[in-house]
Amino acid sequence: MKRLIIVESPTKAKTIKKLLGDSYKVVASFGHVVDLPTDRMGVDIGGTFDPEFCVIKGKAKIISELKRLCREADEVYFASDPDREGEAIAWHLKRIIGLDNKVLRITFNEISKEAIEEALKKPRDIDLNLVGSYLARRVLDRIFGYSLSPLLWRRFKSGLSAGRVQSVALKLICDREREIRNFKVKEYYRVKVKLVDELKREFFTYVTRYRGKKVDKIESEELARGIANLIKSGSIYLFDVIEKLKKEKPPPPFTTSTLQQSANSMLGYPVSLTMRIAQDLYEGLDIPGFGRRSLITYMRTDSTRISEKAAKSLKDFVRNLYGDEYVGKIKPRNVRFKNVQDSHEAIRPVNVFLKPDDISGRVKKEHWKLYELIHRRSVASSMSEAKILVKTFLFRLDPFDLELETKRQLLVFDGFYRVWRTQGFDEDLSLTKGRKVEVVDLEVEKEKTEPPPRFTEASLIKVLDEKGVGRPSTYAVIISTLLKRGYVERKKKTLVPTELGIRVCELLELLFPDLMDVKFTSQMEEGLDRIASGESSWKDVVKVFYDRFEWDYRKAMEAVKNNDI
DNA sequence: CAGTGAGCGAGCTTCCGCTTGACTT
Repeated sequence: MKRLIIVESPTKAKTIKKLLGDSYKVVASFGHVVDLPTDRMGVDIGGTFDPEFCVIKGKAKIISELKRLCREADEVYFASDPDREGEAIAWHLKRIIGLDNKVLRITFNEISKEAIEEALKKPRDIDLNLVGSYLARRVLDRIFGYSLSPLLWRRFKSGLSAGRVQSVALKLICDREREIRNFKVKEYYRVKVKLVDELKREFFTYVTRYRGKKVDKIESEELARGIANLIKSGSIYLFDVIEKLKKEKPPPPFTTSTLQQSANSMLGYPVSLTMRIAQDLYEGLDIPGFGRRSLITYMRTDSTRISEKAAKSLKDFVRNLYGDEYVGKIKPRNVRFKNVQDSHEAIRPVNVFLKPDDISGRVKKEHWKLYELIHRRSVASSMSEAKILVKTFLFRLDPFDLELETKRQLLVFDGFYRVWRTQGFDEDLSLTKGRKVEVVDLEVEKEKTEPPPRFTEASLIKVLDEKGVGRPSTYAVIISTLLKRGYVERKKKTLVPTELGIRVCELLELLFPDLMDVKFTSQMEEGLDRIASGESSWKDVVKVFYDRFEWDYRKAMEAVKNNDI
């Protein structure tokens, strides 16, 4: 009995092969093998909406090889990812290979011997509802992209592009730029007082209230100076100390988006570099003394889930290194329940016990740094909560009705902060309630309100991820598209819209306000969910969205042709 | 007669999402 398993990725194939031994042949399709044609719409717009699928350039060889292997096999299992695109890949393969009788679909959320064997026991048919949701997604993206882009060629210049994802990303950047440009800088004053505690340590406080009113940001310089003068003629005493115990939860393990964010802000890696290195770590490196090793799990994921086995290893690791009290109490509660398609685990080390120190100097510095980051984050995610005591010291000024305040964040128990420190903490102050405090220095500070910051690659991806726009495999591509089209430029670490970017964005906002709203994708996702659950047919959903679009589009094309806009 | 230049027409660009190598810089 010859049995064949087809998956998307050659690395996944290799792993499964190792787990199952010789009884199965495991091969990869290298992602999608068919898609809409690139040189034309390829969709029967306004009619049946039937898509025209073609073999993707360069994939013909893979297909013929798969066909050959399928012919030789008695049973064929499609084991692509358990999500929308995975189901679509299986569906396309089945159609193109054309061997209906012996084709079976299996899915598993974890690449382990048990999970795969379990899946092999209960193969199912291809889920046509899920495939329908893919078809709707694919067709709508094509219609929007291949209609809007030519509009821009006509209005601006050849080669430009627009689409559901990239145009929303562009709008986020342009909106922020507008906010910055329209920002009215406000000046204000603060009265800053340097005091000394009972151990002669200096610290700052700010005046917060005067005659029952908040005065932490004072508009008039005179008032600020007046308050400062009061302090000169009065005496400050500690009125009260308010204590609040705060528990800080550890961060979840990395997803693609959070890895890109952390690597960008902490290591300074552009998103594209992070993905290239992560791919290397995933596929495996030759490490002197260790042989060829895959260091991390799959790097394109939006799940924070971790396999039970890995979770146990992480806890053992923490217990060995830091002791029981550092082990996280709760099970992985960091799972996000939105439209998580949850086909892959979070990004974590394959083996936590392979410490970054062990491979230091044996892999490239860039690779080492990213592995260290992933390792540390995974360890932190399974550690205990930190406990922070927030102490608010309230001072008063005798004999005036004036209040000063200073806050101290004291680390009571570091917990996960032991390995994942994102903020600093303070030392306690030695002060006694009711006792007078000596003033060392007094200052009226002039401050300015700051406009919001420009997006960095990291902060843009954070927003896109939160809004559900784009997928892990496309975050990096979105940014490079905006750069390639000349819509956006890199300045230092930030993304700044160009004149062209702003004009394109304004035109699209004017003509297609629906599409340019970040809510559009989530509305579309709702429609896709209805298809997946069998409530709607994919063509009905496409029709609804298309009709909405078509009306705007006709008007828009007319206006652009007549040079009205 | 050969070279130049204006003017015209044809052909191309483009989406999002899944995956690696095979290219060049």
